[in-house]
Amino acid sequence: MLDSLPNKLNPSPVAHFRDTSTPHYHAGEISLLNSVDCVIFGFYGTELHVLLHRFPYAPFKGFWALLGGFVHLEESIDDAARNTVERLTGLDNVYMEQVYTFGAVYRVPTERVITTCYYALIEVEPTLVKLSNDYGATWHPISKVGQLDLVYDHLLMFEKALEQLRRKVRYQPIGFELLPDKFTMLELRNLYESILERSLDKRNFSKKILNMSLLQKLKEKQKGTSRRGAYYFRFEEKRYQELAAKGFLFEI
Amino acid sequence: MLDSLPNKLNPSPVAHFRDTSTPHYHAGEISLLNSVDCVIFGFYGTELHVLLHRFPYAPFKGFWALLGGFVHLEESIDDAARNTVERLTGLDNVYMEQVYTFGAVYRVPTERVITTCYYALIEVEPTLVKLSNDYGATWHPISKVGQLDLVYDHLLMFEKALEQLRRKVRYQPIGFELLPDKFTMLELRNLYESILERSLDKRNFSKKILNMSLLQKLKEKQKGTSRRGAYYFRFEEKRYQELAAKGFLFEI
DNA sequence: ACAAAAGTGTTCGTTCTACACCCATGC
DNA sequence: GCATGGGTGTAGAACGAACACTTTTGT
Repeated sequence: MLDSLPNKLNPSPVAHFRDTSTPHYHAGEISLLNSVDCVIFGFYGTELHVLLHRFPYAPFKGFWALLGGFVHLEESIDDAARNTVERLTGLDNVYMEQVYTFGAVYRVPTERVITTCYYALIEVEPTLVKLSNDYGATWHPISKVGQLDLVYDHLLMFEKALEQLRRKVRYQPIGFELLPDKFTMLELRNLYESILERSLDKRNFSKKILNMSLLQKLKEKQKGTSRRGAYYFRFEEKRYQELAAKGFLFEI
Repeated sequence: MLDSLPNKLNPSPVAHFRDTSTPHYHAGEISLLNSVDCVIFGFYGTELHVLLHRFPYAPFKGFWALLGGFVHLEESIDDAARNTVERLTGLDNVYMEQVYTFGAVYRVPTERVITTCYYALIEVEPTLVKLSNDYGATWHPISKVGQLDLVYDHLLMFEKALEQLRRKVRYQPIGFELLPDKFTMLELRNLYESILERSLDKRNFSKKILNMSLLQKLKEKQKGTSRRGAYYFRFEEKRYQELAAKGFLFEI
């Protein structure tokens, strides 16, 4: 999310004005519509899900679609993506990443639109109800998305986002963004199994994760799911930052 | 380069028209300028280089800049990038990849421009002269780019492109795009050393590469550089495709 | 006491790393 | 015949993959 960093590239608008009196090299160039679409990932049960809504406009009314919006003049594309997620989930401070920009001429038949795709990783529980009710947005397991009718090139976007997530989750500890603060080793493993689409050995997985010493084992056990109860763990972001600064590389 | 594939998302313009008579959901949205910038990589000597030119327009006249251009109405962003490279190097069929889209509001002070960055991998020799002469574009070793004054956020673009190349070169055989058809093991190793910014063991490297059986060892030896002369190798794209289809994964 | 999930170690094979000497050739 | 870069193998360490039994506890 480079756009959002408070640096010299993106200062407060107040400090700037557009000099429209001088002719510039970009004078006479054509302008196009720009939008963002967000692949919002959430994990529950044992599978990764994605949030879709029914597209409300003809001629694709009723098709499934990613959540998106147009980019406004005084809004960075990162902010446009962030606002889309916030508007539809009520969540801010969501982990987001830009995926790819789709710019084929006729990808949207009715207008030339260039769309930048982002993915977002959110923790599902607290927002699930609000979402479904307020906006008719629903969660779909990633394994089923291929069978849905998606608008435009949204299936491509979904695939590219998933591919990028799948790659990144292996060398950055971003999987934890999808889990609650406290989680069991089984939940964590299920998450990775769903994203990577392969089963992982229980013993090898927990050995590998615990060896990194990024997780704090809590005293508390999970109740209800089993007689014995599984210990909760917490991801220690601060610890990761320290280790990363010393050259530690996360890897699954 | 998804845009360029001849698929249903990007059919011939003739088959389409924009229906401007019906009001659409995107009516009333604001349009923005879109451009592409290309990080053109080339390898010679023992280092990876990048092609830059002197920006000719005030107020950044004389700063170094990536090669770029605006996106036109009937041109995909992939084509815009491809055309930029072709216009300035005379090369088509160049390996290109989209890197990232930069969309901060004031990144270009004089106008709101959204720019998608691509990188291109080209074989330097045959074009080197033409380029330098015709357009005042010059090659800079990647280790020196940080010391140059680049226009706008072009340094960021360069860094992100290099980062993406560095990652991708490890799991896809794209390094060969930067080399001539015939190359020695030393040249190949120098290439990887320059991209990955670390030295690689001569024996281990050639073992690893040759084990993949992607290279054909030619009878011909390099002349002039040493008494003995090093054997030339050729990358067998077809062989790679076959192996990849069977699940083979390239990895350095 | 038993059912159900949690937790835990070892062995083996593969891969990675480090390292040094002889070879072929042009001069 | 000698100087120069080219080419090659082995041993030890680290890592990844496969695999099964005991523990805990609610009913």
